[in-house]
Amino acid sequence: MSSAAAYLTELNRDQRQAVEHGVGAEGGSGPLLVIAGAGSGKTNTLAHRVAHLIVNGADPRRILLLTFSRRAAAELARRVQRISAQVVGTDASVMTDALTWAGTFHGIGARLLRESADRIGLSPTFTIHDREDSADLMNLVRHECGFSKAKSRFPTKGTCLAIYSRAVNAETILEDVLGVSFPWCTDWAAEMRELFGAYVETKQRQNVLDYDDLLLYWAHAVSDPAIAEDFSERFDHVLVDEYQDTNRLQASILLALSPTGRGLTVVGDDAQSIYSFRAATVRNILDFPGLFDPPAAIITLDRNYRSTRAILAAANAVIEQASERFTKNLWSDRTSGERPQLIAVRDEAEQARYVVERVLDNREGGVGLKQQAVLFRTSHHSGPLEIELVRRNVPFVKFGGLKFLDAAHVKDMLAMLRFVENPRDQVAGFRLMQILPGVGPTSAQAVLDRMAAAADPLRALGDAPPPPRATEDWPSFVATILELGTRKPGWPAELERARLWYEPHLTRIYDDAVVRRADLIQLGQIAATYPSRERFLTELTLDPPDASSNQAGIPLRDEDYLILSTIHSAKGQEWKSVFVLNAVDGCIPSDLGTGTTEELEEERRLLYVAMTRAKDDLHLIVPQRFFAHQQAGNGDRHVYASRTRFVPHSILSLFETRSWPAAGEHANGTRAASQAIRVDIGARMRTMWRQG
DNA sequence: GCTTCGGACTTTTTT
DNA sequence: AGTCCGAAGC
Repeated sequence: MSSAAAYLTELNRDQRQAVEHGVGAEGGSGPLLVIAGAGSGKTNTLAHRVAHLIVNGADPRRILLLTFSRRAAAELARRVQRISAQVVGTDASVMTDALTWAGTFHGIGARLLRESADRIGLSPTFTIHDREDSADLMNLVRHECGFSKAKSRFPTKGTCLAIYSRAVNAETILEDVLGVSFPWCTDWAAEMRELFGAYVETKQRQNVLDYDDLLLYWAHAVSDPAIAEDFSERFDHVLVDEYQDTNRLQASILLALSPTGRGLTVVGDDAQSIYSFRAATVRNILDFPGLFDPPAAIITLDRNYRSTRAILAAANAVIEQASERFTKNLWSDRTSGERPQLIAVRDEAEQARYVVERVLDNREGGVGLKQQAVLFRTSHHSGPLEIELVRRNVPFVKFGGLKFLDAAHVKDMLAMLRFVENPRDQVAGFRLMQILPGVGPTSAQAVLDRMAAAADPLRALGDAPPPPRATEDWPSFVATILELGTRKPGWPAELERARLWYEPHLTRIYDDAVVRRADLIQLGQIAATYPSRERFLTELTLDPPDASSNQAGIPLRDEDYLILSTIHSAKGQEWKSVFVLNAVDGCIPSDLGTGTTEELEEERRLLYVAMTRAKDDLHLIVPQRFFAHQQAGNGDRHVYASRTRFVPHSILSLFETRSWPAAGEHANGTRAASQAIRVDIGARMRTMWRQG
């Protein structure tokens, strides 16, 4: 291993231990837990471990790599290849291309289920419902059960789905879920049970799976010994990233894949657990060692390579106040650097101006836009900033929040493809048919019922009498579906064919058809990068393109643009300069997240995650007041906000606090200042007439 | 039976 | 601000 050792020397002692753990040991490697703090080279260490396994003879086709997002999986595979190349040269790509089992739990689950569909009573043509589709179906069932007309208000479809999802993912009985997480719904337990039973039956009849099913069916499949053996025999090594954000169902799957823990490695950081709303539980990572006998080895990476000491000190101080902590403080060798800035601004508009000014300053100073990011708790917090960025012509890309695929016209197109792929998918069919003028819920459902009753649903569609008020548009609709059903046009021509059918409806329905048409053309380009309709639909649902930008389309790769992201979507990333918006109580923590101490603790970790994204330069911005949203025009109703409780007075000295603009800076005659004044006077004049 | 309009209510983060 | 539900009108 003389030459192989070269890449190992780049690692510190702990990292190296994690990479080499059990490699080449007799009987394979025992279970390993790596507690990897923010910026501790976690991804790098994981990549080195995988490369090290491969270099030492592991078959890459038999390595299962579970990550949080597909982006993370791709990044990991890229790094593995780079490291392997140092040892075996260009052959490395041949080896690492075989690293095919890298993806999210949901993505891998979909693949395994499709491959073994007939053995577990699924049709291999199942389609996958995203969150919104699931909610639509839940709503349908909710109506069918008659709950929408209940005397007192029955929980909305979203709430119902959230309850269902939590019960499934946390492997908890309904009553406990209601009691702990949805106390205001406890009276509905019996109805919920009935609803969920009907929901499950409906999904099965329609040959659709929702996100939770991808895990649930997987977990149930491996509870059968024969299938469990088949699944676990496929893999010699299973490595899981971001383990702190997995839920109990995922832990069950893992344990079934490797009951003894042999070949199992999980990596995570309990201080960065921010997905408990998705039933992720920090217990997974804490209880992991004890699942095995002998227990899993634990290696802690607490050296931070990312941030300056000053940033780290502040972040550590924030997380240190957590009521319950299980790990380490991070430390760094990096130069001390400036203290993070805590900037008081007057309101959100000023906040936007501050960020834009500083971002542009930084760019002048040589820090490109792409090396800077603006982070926020909820998607809409960036609204005023986006307006300011557009006004000042600063290109940006936003991660998190509304997605490209959520746009109605894009959903329409996808519904068509999904309906062709799986004609029993009624959510798709229901949406699709109502695009036609003269078709509403009743006639759509009538056709769907006919299809459901038939052995060959597409044929039943062809034979169905046209809805009375849609006789004109019906034939071309049916013809298009049937044509696509033959698969004759091929992929991606099918999408083009669907788009041609949709075109007149697009023009009829939307005033801004021009913009939307561009989206659909972009969708066509995305489609061309997938080998088949099935892969396109599956992967798009499981890994939607998550960047959306105000500019038409996503900027080209080589363009420079600022990153806007929710804190959740910023997980695992880093930037030279980071701005955290709305560091005030009510935003961080969100006023919805202060109910229980657990929720509050998660909000604290959220701020910690945001702060630890920064390498050199960190700004927390504190707008002093927020304008109320529910008022017409430029009303002046506002509330005063105070600095986030996670930065109490006792740790304030770790920050540099100041106000912006500084007193006297108005004299510069900046546009910002004059605008602010005008707004203020206007507000005062209006209030004059409201007294008494 | 479909569409539209008005009123009531909501509540974030994502695979 | 946007969604959802019910009622009126076509």
